Amino acid sequence: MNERPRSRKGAPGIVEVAKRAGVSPATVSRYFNTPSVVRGPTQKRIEQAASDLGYIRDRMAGSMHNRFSGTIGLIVPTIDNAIFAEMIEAFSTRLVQHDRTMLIAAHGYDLDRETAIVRSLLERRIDGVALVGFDHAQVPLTMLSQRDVPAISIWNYAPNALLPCIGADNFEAGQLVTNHILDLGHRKTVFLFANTKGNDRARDRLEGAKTAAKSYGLGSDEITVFDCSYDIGEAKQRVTEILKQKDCTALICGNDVIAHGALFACQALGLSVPHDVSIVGIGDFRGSAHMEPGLTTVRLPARKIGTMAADALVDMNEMGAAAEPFRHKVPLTFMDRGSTAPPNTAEPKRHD
Amino acid sequence: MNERPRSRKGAPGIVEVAKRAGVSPATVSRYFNTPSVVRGPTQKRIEQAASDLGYIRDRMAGSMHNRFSGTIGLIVPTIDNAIFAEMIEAFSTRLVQHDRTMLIAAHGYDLDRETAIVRSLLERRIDGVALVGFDHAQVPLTMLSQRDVPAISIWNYAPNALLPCIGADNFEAGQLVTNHILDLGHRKTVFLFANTKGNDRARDRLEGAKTAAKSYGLGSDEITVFDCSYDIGEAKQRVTEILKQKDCTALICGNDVIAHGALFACQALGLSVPHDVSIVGIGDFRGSAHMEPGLTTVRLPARKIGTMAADALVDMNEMGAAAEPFRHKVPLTFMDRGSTAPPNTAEPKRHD
DNA sequence: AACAAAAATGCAAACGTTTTCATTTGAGGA
DNA sequence: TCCTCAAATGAAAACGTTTGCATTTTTGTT
Repeated sequence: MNERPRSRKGAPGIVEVAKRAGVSPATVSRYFNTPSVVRGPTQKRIEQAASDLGYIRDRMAGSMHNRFSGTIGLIVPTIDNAIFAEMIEAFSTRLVQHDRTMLIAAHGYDLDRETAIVRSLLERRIDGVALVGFDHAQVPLTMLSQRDVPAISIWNYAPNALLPCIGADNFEAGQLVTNHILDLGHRKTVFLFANTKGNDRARDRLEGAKTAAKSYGLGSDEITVFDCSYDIGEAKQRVTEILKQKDCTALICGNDVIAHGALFACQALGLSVPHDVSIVGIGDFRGSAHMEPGLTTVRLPARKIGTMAADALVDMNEMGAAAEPFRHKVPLTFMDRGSTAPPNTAEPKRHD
Repeated sequence: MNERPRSRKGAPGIVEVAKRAGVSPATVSRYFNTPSVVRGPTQKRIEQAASDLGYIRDRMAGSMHNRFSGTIGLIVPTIDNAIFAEMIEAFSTRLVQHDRTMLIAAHGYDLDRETAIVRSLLERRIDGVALVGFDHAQVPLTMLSQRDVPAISIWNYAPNALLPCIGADNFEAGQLVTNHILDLGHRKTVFLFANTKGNDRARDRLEGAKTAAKSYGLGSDEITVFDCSYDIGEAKQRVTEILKQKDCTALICGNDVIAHGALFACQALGLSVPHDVSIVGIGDFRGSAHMEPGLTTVRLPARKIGTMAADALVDMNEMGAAAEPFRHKVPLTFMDRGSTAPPNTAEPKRHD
């Protein structure tokens, strides 16, 4: 009984609406794009017909003419990550406010996968894309610029960045926390950073930290850096080993996740933070403020970055070539909380 | 004078590729869709031409015929949330493996916004959509089914669910943790749950917890439930107040975030966990295992849910009406860690 | 070598909109 | 009322693919 219309499904198109409203398809199209150009009574009839039929416009068909698809891409190393989740949420929310939708994909710090993703997004005709960080292969960048698809770097800031960027100065972040620790008088410190390969954030932070350390007169041989993956459990494990072998009073962590792990490691070893060991992180993730003790860290305004990025991309679409190139540096805030203190003059407790 | 080009700058289309390869556009199209139907030498030429020109196919134009767009939607209450982030990542990753992309949006527990989002996704011709939970307005569900767009519920399981579902039994989760606490001998317990309005997960868990409590003979008046938002800081604050006023030996938390806050509150008050207070959560988020003490909780296999959901949706596309309806219940694992112990017989320390 | 069957390719008509250009309608001035 | 001009609408040609059908090429058989 359910006769199959020649159109694939029962979904009514613009022409059915037009028929029912007694106008031409062109007018219906205009009504949805620029309501003001159709007369009041006509509007009413179209509106009525559309809602009777449950019409939903097909933006894909529309984008074949429009140049714009209303979809904007976001490429992140990983979604499952407290740092980025806040930014992603803000980005997405702002996009919805601009009547755009977000296409997101994660590459897991693999530049080849990133290239594949960019291609895939381009196949879907994205109107713009935000890429996390500065480390990118040349190919995807070329594909984007050839097609005039606006692309921006987010999360990082650099005055000479290739793409327009919105982000924080990670070098400065590294300096900030290191200065704090050294100002407190610590000299026996350990640096724990994520693998810097294909991760320019970690690299810049570490550079900043090293630079700060050197400016305090520490020799290269006094700066001990450990690699540590982005995982609380592994960080905890790592720090536990380090603390057993090495005599140190402060842990400078490349990000808050590592710092969380470090804090738990200390607690497990019965070391008091900050009495026996001071810990700093970078990021100020959800939760860092409320741990016991609160984590001293540097706040990266993740939501702000996401919101600004969404605005910027939409703006670049609307302005076209007239959009000014930009490089926005978002401010870092040092959050001095309970996990740092001057070094304990007495010997730290041993834990054997 | 500011003429915007209507088509993408210089972007070569299938016909340019065809011309260069000396074949018809139809053959090029076939090459990209079903390489096996074009002969070896022809393949080579097309491949060459495409790469010379930097051709990127326009899947939007393709989807006008295809019925499928290769895009699948995921609608979550919020992205910025440890629980969902893992699932989202897994969902997205699996989709990429199926050569699909993910369109994601968050509604912030607002059903009207969810409706708007479904409409917006439908305008983009999604091939299917996964919705978190069972609480949905009727309108979006109707829109989806009218258009034969597969929709599934994820995260929750119920034997009589309206949509096919993949998820855990939250009632059972609530029971599990409550039983554990009561088995240990606790009777002075407090329940801390997220607001159950528009959040069927929280509702089911709380029901499960209450049911378990009653089966241990606790009267309704002995079951104290506090509302607590999904935020470490607020939970910490809340628990601090509660612990000051109420005499209790165990905190049953509706999710791990609340449990984290509770743990920090205890630490701040100088109460020992689990010696003075036992704490359980639900979820087993990243990090819960590595805190000090490790959090006793129930593991929800978030990644598994994400992966299964992606598979299911793709399958429903490929099978069409032939796909069997399903209701998958993913297993819960009770994780017994350090945050729970039998109640301390001595009076808990006071903290004034 | 010739022929039938199968495989590969080409042609042209969709797909559901937007948009240009032409036409009709309506408003305002005489 | 008639006429002019602007505003509203309609007709039809795109947009970049896919696909049914027709045609050509290849392959396998005798």
